[in-house]
Amino acid sequence: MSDSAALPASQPDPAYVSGLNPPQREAVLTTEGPVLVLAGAGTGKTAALTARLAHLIATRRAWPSQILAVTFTNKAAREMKERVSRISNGAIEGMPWLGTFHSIGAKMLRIHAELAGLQSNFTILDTDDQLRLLKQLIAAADLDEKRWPARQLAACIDRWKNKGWIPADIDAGESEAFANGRGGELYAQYQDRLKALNACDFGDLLLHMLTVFRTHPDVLEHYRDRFRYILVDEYQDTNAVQYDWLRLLAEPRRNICCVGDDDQSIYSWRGAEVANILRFEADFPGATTIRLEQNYRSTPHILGAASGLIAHNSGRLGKTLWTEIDAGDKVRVIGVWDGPEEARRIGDDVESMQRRGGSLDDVAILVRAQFQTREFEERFIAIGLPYQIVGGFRFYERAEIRDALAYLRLVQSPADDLAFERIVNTPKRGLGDKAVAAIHRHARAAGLPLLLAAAQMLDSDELTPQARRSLGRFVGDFGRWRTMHAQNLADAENAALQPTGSTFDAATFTKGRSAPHADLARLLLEESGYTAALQAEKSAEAAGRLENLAELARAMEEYETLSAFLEHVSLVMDNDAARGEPKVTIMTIHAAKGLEFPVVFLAGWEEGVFPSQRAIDEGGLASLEEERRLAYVAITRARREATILHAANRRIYGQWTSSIPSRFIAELPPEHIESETTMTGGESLWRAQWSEREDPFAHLAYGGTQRATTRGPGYQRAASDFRAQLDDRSSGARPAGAYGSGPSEVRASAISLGNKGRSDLALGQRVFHGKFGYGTIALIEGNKLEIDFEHAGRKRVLDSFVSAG
DNA sequence: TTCGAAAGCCTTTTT
DNA sequence: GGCTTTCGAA
Repeated sequence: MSDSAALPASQPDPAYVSGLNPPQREAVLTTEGPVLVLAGAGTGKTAALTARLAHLIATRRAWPSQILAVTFTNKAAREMKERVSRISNGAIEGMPWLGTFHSIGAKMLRIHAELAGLQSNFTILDTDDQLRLLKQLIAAADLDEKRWPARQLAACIDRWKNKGWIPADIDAGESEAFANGRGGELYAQYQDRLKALNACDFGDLLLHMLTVFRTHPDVLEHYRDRFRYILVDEYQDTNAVQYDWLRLLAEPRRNICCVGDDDQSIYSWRGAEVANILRFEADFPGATTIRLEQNYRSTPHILGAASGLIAHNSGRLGKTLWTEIDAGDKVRVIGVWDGPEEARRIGDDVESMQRRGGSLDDVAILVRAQFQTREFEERFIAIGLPYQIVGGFRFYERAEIRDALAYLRLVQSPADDLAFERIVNTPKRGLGDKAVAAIHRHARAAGLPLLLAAAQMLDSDELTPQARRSLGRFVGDFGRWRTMHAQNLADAENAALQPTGSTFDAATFTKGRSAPHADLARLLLEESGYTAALQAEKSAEAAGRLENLAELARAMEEYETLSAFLEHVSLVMDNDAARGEPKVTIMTIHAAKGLEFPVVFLAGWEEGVFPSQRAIDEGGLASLEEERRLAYVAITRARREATILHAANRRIYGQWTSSIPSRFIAELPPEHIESETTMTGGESLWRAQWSEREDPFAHLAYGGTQRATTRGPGYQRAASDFRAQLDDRSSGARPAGAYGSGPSEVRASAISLGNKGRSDLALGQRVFHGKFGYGTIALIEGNKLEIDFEHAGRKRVLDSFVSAG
């Protein structure tokens, strides 16, 4: 624990620093005082961080439980845990305070809940619940919900919470942000409601603890004393609450080590303040700043392209990445005609790489926004290329999962009114608005939670006999399930021969004993009629939902108790897809942060897409620079190959829009890229546009690419539609760029004219579709079919696009 | 109350 | 263009 523990240079290195370069080593060995590690992309940040943790523990500077280590994502936390365990050969087991800001906040808040006006078993609301609650408040405040949507209020409150403001901190000016100055008032009401529901939202996990620290010095003292060392990952992404929280905890020892990269700050929209990292040295005078600049990930061309791009930003701390790798191709920049061609081109490239022996697991397609994934999904289904889409709809956000969770929440805490509202009529049991309104009325009058109020009402005649019978069953069911749940808890207590440790983390899964709460979930879904309702639906989606529910019950078995599981669900929203057959990964750039892939495709580099229209219109230079950082993150994900694509035409909300290549492409140093286009005119055209034009908005008058300027939008639309039809027909077997070259293919017009169905198709028949693969006909309407596809779900298609399978 | 059709919204990005 | 929400009819 004393200074003498610092390693003299002559001593043999411990194993955990042996593979590290000098700055990395410094980051590990500089244990005392504030340290800022500026870690460029791919510079072995995690290796250094993990070694630092191992070092602190191995040299007895701290026990694992005396180190606070925060990350932003569950994935990062998990990885760090695994690596620390590996690096120490399993010697370091629990790091109880290693986790995301939110999970650590939740853990503390459970301990000190009463200081924040909650009970320790409070529920963490999901976005749905939150919106439902806000809607009610807006309605109660006599505001027009159309003019003042709940989402907007949610965004305001979120912003305030990110800044660390409680309702009392909202001044009149801020309050203006919603409903002509009633924002503050509604925020206060919202917090009151949350307290009454014994619930909190995501922002509260941190804000409540911050308030507790400020108002209860003894609590703060306790944690200051406990945490001898603090480690913060992705420091550039911290927001004001997180910053205040950290600063309070870091005093007076100031053994705080923040790791980050100002060039990778891409979450300002979520309240992150790059300023936090920029002013670290001012905040902690005497801080040691260490730069990790040797890149182990990418080839020089990839690195050169990324560095050249990010150099266009101002206000950087500045780093010079370098690499010893000396081989590698230039970054390819490919211009294509439209979105479908972009997908086709990438698909072709991936397939040819696969033929040369490459693995699909090595490939990632990164996009700016979620909607871009669709194009690839469709194409890859058509050519049978295995893929996974990361992000987007997460498992726990699906409606059926949320419904099931609401049932479980209500079993666990009958006071969970939001859960009650969600499922009281799901599946349909004849308890509509009228019945629910009556229950509400009664509950408010009696001061009871909805479920209990409902139970009381069974003896009254406030409801129609029909509703009463239905509600009686509902309440009775819950009574039964609660008894079973209580029994399970009692059994667990008796079975526990020795006291278990923290139940906070994924508890150890006891083999051979099926978890009673998982069985309860299965039973409950069965008895509530939920599964029956899905089975009755008989659609492809319903089948998928049933599978999801089965998966949910299976997942529950890995947790010791129902409440441990529910905690996991609210906080750990990411679900790692099980590794199966090799597949291409499609995801947003944000989701890709911290990951790397040998082969990366960067799609949709067009003005309006990337940088996004929003960033161009609002936010000015700051958001444009954030987009540029995003581009930097995107390129630096690639290890071996990076390909950037841009399309001249793209359909956005069903509108064909023509666009010019992203300004970011023009900012790439020419010596690191090689360009290719499937259109005439080529690269020189748009490069000239960006470099020679003075008015940055002049392109608006140009109307897009060379081709597009010569024909009106009508032509473009017609041409695109025509091509789309051809694509459907021939499933893109033609070489890219060979549009409309075969006049023999022109049969398209017949499709929209004739409305007589084909005579060779029948219900239930198995057919093949060029885009969606195999499926069975579920419905025939003239020449339109509804088909349940084996992989793509149910789609409506024209019969001329299918053949008998 | 429920179901269907029409209208309206949307596309950043997430713990 | 597709999805969710809302409104009106059975």
